[in-house]
Amino acid sequence: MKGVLILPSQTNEEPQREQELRQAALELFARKGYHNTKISEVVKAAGVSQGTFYWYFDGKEQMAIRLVENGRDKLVEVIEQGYRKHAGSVDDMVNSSANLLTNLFEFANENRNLMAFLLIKGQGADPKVRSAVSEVWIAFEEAFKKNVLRAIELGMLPQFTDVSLRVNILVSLITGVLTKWLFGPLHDVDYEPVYTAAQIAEETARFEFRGLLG
Amino acid sequence: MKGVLILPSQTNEEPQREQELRQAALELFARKGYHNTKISEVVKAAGVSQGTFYWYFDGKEQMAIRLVENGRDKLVEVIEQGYRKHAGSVDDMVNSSANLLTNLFEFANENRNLMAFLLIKGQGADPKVRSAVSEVWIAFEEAFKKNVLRAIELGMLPQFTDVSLRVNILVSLITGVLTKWLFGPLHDVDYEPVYTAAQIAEETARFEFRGLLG
Amino acid sequence: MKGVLILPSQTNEEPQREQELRQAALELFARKGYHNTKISEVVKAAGVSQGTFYWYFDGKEQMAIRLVENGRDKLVEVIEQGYRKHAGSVDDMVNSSANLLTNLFEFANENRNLMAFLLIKGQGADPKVRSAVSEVWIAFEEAFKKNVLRAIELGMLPQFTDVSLRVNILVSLITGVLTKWLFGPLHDVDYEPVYTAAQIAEETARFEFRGLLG
Amino acid sequence: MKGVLILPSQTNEEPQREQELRQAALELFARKGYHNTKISEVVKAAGVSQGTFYWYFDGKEQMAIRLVENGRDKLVEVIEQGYRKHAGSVDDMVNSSANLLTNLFEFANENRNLMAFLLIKGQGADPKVRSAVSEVWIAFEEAFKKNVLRAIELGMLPQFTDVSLRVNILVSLITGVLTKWLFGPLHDVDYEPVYTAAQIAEETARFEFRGLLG
DNA sequence: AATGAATGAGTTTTCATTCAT
DNA sequence: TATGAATGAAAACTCATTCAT
Repeated sequence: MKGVLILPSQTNEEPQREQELRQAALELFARKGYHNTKISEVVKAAGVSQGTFYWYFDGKEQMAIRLVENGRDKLVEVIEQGYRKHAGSVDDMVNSSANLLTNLFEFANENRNLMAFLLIKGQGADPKVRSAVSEVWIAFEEAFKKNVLRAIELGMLPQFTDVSLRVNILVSLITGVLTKWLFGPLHDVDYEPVYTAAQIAEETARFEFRGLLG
Repeated sequence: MKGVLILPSQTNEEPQREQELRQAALELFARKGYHNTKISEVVKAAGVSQGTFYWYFDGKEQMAIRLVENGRDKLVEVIEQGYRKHAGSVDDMVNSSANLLTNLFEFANENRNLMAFLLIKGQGADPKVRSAVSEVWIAFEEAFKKNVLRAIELGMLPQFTDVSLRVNILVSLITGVLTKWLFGPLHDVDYEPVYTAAQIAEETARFEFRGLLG
Repeated sequence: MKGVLILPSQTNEEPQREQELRQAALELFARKGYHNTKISEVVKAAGVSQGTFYWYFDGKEQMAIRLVENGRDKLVEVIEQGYRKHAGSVDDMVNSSANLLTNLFEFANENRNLMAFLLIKGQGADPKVRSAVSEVWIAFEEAFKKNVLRAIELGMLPQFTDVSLRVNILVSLITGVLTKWLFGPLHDVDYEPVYTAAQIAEETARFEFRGLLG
Repeated sequence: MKGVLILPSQTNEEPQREQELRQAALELFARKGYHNTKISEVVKAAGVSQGTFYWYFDGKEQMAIRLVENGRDKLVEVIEQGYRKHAGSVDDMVNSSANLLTNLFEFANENRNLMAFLLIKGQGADPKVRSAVSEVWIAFEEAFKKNVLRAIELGMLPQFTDVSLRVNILVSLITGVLTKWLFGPLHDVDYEPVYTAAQIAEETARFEFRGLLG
């Protein structure tokens, strides 16, 4: 993961202008959606001229794709840290799932614009961008599947007939909860989560393993 | 300006043309999203002229809102049929939840275009349309909450500290599963569900009450 | 001049529908101008259907022209009543000019919509309509010229080197005063004249013959 | 978005393109009226692309208003130069009025398109533009009123009971004469005045002070 | 690297007019 | 005569992209 702090000596190779443009675009995409965001607005927010945008990016679409792909890598990294080394009790499992989710939810809350675009607004974009967004969630699900298969391998979860379906449901649950927690019922980027990441993660993990009755 | 009088001999209340336009628009919105759907495409698909669209609708935005509001009413109706009259066992509860979900999933599959717009593409539209879509899911959650409160009242579910949160998680689960089941990982309108509505409903209901471990 | 009162027995040959359409159109043209008035508004105001308009008129333009030509005839008639039979003193002349102007101003105030279109809004219409309006004022000036020539013939006015120029100036004065008196500085159709027709006529007539110093 | 900085070496403050567009628009508005002038015609006449228009102006209406306000300032400036310093004889007064009118008429003839829009065609435009035009004539009348009050103050004109009414009549006379002199009876932009500015000004001034009998 | 004026294809919307009934 | 749904040719305006400087 690239550093976010800019050193005074400007050693990191990514030009500052590009960063500013990325950030401005992500915020606007998150708030207003892809089509309702004009390049003219992005460059104004970044404080550069129209032409400069086209020096750093091939165009609006390509930029959005780069934004998405960058987000995917950071997201997958978070989940892969939940990969189990050893077996443990059921409570261990619930706890470690809660930990993973806490990390995920905290990351998400620290990258609200990215998540808003990936979870909500990205589907309003053009086909290529939509594909890139879909691939994020496929990679996300894949990362979760690895974790679940590992838990089965370690005898911590029963041998499901259809692991994919279970993972599918699991990921649906997580993205669903995540979306509502982050953005509320109205999908508002400025919504402030009412629970802490740890709280919602614990509740979700409990539901994950034990359902409404547990 | 549109005539409101219905001739007695006319059984279907809605003019043919308007229906065709609605259907064409919904299909295109579902497939390509709001902004990538041009009015010119809608009218071509419906086989009418550009001006005819504006005879039946005030504009693109207003039409989308009407589409969404119409969908909301139909959707809520499905859920409200799951309201419990009497208490029962846990298996009863799982079964009846599975029944409700089966109805919901079947309805969704019979209205794929509507669901694609409500679940996925609607967020890419303009503010007013997005609001209307958000309201659909608020109404949806409200309807579910009524059912859950009723189950608690009948002693079938424990007295949760935070009912709203539980319902929230529940609805997240359901919409998440529904989206993936209907449109697959790539959010493809032409995706064909691999499980029947009853199968996915049963699996979801089990997860709902018992989680991964159940 | 055709009667304005509709007899109960409907003896006048002009269909009522046509009258209603004319009146509605004139009011809208006067208020909003030619291009800002839609046929759909005219027919709604007249309480008939869109198609009916085209039974009575060939189109929007032709209708406007008919409106204008009808107005011209009525207007010229008023001025021609000021034609002198006998000579008289200067005061006679001022008085009889004031009388003529009083008649004109009263007529104008009773036909505010017509005058608004002729004096103000007509110039915003299409070429043919504009021509028709211009012709009204040519006819108007012609009628005045006849009166002035007659006054010269009777020795009541000096033998101008350039009668046309004098009449020109005279008519400019009259239409200018008329416009401001009827519609105020903002050209508002709903403006209420602050002076009576007789007052403004007398003042104008005095200015006409004696100028600011008189 | 438009640059505000003027390079030191650039003497004329207004970008060339904007000037060309203004001029083209004014000519077309004057000839064909507001609604019959299409933006596509304006840009073609100015030799730029459609988009360029919207770089310099917010839209058709806003441009028309800017045109009108610019014209108002220039017009008022002409009249204010007629403000009297000292008293004088009646002949002085007639002469200096003739001088003022000569200036006005010359200015008008050098800005025929502007005057055609202000005097004739502007009333066919949209409400906001019409308001702007009306305000021009209010400012115009105000400027004249100042001059008349000054003449009364200097004892050169009698103490009228109703100065506003007199000024009103005076301005009606002047705009009326001006319109006919510039554009003839048919309101033709290509009409060539038959009298010189000085001739018509003198004639008007005489009429102004002495009327038809003078 | 950076600017910002210029482009023009594409979009929604309007509205006078037509025509089957 | 009368209706009102249907038409389609424009019109204003947008905005991603280009390019001379």
